[in-house]
Amino acid sequence: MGSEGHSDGTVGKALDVLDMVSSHGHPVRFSDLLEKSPYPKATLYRFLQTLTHQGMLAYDTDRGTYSLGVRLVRLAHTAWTQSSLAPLARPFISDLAAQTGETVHLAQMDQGQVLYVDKRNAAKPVEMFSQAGKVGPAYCTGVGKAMLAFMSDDAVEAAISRQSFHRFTDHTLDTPGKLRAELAAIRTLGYAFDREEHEPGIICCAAPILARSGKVMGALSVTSTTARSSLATLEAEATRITDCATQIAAEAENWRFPDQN
Amino acid sequence: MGSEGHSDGTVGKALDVLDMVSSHGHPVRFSDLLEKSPYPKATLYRFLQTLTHQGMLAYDTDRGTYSLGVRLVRLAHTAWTQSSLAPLARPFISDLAAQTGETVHLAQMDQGQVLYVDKRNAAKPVEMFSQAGKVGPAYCTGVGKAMLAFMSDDAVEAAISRQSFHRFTDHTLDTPGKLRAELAAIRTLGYAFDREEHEPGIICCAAPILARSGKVMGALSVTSTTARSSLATLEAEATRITDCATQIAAEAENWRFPDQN
DNA sequence: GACTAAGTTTCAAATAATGGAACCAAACGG
DNA sequence: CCGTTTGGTTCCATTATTTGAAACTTAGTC
Repeated sequence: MGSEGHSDGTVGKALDVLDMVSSHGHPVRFSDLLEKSPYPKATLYRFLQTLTHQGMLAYDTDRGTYSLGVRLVRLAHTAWTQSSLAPLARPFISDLAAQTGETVHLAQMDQGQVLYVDKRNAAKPVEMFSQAGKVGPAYCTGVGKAMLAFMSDDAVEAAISRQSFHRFTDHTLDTPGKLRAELAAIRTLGYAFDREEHEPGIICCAAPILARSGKVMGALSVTSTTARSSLATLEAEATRITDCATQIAAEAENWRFPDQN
Repeated sequence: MGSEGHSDGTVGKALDVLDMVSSHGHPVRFSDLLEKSPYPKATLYRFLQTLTHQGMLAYDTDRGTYSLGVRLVRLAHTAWTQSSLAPLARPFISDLAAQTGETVHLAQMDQGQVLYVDKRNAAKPVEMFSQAGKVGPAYCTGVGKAMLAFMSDDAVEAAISRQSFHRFTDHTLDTPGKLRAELAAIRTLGYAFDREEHEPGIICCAAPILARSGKVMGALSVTSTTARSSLATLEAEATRITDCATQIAAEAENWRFPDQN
């Protein structure tokens, strides 16, 4: 059990609790958490107290339920601004969405999952947090595979071990083996497809955003449907997409803070 | 003044560090943090390690700088969804923006500050995290005063003690006394104005969102400029604004989770 | 090559976390 | 109406973790 259990110290445990609350998806009572938690009553209780007192959790006195606190929203604003590609990539994403007339996603890797940090829809107006902050599987999304393909072997293996390999559709790459083969192909090609691997009818073409050092900073994708488009049509845009990724990478390289201070 | 100093345990301290990083507004080096921190070198170092390992901070190996990690963005998404009024209030906010043709803000109170959780601009499209998650002063914004006016005496005093009372404009209420008087007036009136107290030329009319129990859940405001509108014009919309607040409150009261599980 | 600044590791002492058990309160059942 | 269960909170002696001064290691300067 030593393999993964090393939640570093008290702080790690407290953050675990935060995740536990988060994963429920709705306000939870103390006892619900207690069942799922590895901690004894008193310990869990104190964690919840502390986190609530700190504003990381919100406690509804009437119903006796915990949910994630708004302090997180405030912190996330800063996180999004200063350590995601989103603010910097914004104009490029907008252009790409306008040019292709399709939805564009910007994502980064977080704990083996794909974390969407921005989204631009040519037609509809943007939906706020309901989009940024969402997570998705890495092994069956265009952006996920694009990032994995250019990560270090160690990082890839670590990520693979965290995938569920759930078979969402008939096209889902549902084994580490198939995924590794696909990643090799992507590495040579330079961009990735989602061939209805996550949702039937949904396809996309994605490119990694790479720092000069080769480090994967994120990925972006142009998404469409089989009804409206096709893989061939999307591939025609591949250069545009990879170019966009390159531009963002360049911008990131320059910007990384102009020595404020 | 011991009233506030007790950062609860190790977890509290670690979260302090998170705030410290956040407050810099740009990636920081270890030594910059060390200066500002009350913790000795080794202690701070371990906190940073832990937080980084946990994904709450991101460490840039090249530059040796820390910034807030993307894990926060993911958590915030859940927080926003499940414990802010935003998702639920969305349609009402949109309507209000359309009806008034002005910018509408939705805010909640967080640690004595105003935290904006949504924004709707009749004209321009929404900007994601760049808007939600922003914070502002409570004592000189419409939403801030609207919320304070209906909070318990204890909570108000706690909040007041956290205000800076910086004199942004000639109209800023820059003392606790002036603020308290204003709050009393707001309480009788039922809504609040921002009379260019935060920014010259910017005015707004705000209403609190109150639970049936009387608890303040948040506030919303319609903002305009002296060039385009006037306090009198805004006051004409006051009923519309308070009605909107009431509707949101009602909706919140019903919704608070339809017994999922 | 000596000197300095910045970051990292060590380790005994100090402190804070732990969790079994007792306690309390409200809802339940007979 | 009282005994019982369920759900939540507090105690406190034990135990494990955090603490932080100091030693150490780079990496950069003169």
